[in-house]
Amino acid sequence: MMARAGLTADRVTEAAGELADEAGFDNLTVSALARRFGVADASLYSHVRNLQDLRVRVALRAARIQADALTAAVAGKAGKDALAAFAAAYRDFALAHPGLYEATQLRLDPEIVAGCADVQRIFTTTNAVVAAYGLPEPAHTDAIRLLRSTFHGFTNLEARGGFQASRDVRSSWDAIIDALDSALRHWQVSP
Amino acid sequence: MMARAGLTADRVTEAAGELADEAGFDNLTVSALARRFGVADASLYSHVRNLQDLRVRVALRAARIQADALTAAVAGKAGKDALAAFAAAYRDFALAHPGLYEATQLRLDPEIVAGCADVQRIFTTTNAVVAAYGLPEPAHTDAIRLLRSTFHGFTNLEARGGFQASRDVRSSWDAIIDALDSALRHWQVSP
DNA sequence: GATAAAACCTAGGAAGGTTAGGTTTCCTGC
DNA sequence: GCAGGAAACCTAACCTTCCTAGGTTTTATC
Repeated sequence: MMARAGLTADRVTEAAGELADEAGFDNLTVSALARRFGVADASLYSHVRNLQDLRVRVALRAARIQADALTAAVAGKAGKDALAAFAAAYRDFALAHPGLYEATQLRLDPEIVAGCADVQRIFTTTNAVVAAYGLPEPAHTDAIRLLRSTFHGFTNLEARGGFQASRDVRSSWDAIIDALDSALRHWQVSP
Repeated sequence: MMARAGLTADRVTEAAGELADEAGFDNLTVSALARRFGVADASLYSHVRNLQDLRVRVALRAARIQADALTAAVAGKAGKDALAAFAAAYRDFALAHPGLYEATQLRLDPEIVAGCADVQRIFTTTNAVVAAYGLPEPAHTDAIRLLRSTFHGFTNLEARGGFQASRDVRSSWDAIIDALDSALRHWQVSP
């Protein structure tokens, strides 16, 4: 008699992502998610093993969305164009989906990381952007780490309101892209 | 008759910091902290308003320790020397005190931030490091944001095991310092 | 329309956060 | 050296969240 919610693992994960975007990944809770569906807490455990499993599912979903955005942005570009497009897509994703972005920071089982095509796509795309600068190893790896660190740190700081100065955040972001491009072009390859 | 634990707001906060370093800031819990003191949960509420208050206290304590480390490292240095010393102190703090470092990322009330001398010291010290490069505004602010982002992002990624490649993490860190120094020296001041 | 799978439920236990209100220890001033 | 009060600490109780066990209802399939 009661209308069913029509739950499924995917729909639960999708709703969990929306909840995370609205309330923060830390506030993604089984109870809140059940309330959102108008369902008892226990009902969710038919679709998801437990909270940790749910968080991993959201993280993997986030990886897919992020990978799609990044690869689409970089397609057909190289050098600074690719870097700028990558950076824009990265920041846009973090701003549009703060909860999913937090989810991408979840520490995943190395097995899962290795076996997840979306995670690998993110890595491959990042690699391609830096590869255009033609750095030899280990500078290439170091440069990738520089980009990942800066992008991640910036969006993280921005998301938590860490930039209080009056300077427009977007303008700083653009200037930093310029600086990173410069750093990659003039990378000092040590002995 | 029973020996008292001799609790005080400061001792509670200090122990909370140690617990955070051992178990992670997210696992800093009133119950676990009470167990550590051999005391009932409720006893802690005489010294700390609630969990959120405890977390803020740990964050402020972390700010003090970090500020001490950073200012001491930079004292009497300028240019790349100061940058390298700042970076080393930053990373050392994050590695030695992972829980306190996480605490520094807690979103604090802007009033508290403005009124906290230690937080301001961190900002002042960062400012001084960048000031040596003589950049005009707004490049100066952008450069500060670049450094904060990269340091924060790198240590964050390192802490969560984000660097899986075989390249030594410390070497990447050193190379990135070089790259940042180069970026600051050759900052392109746009119209 | 019967049967099986899937969706959903109730009941309940464990753990953490928190409050109310009481008891014990300690310190201070006389 | 001892009252009196402040501070440290307790028990009891309640709420929320995570989670399991086991039962009931809906849906899909033949």
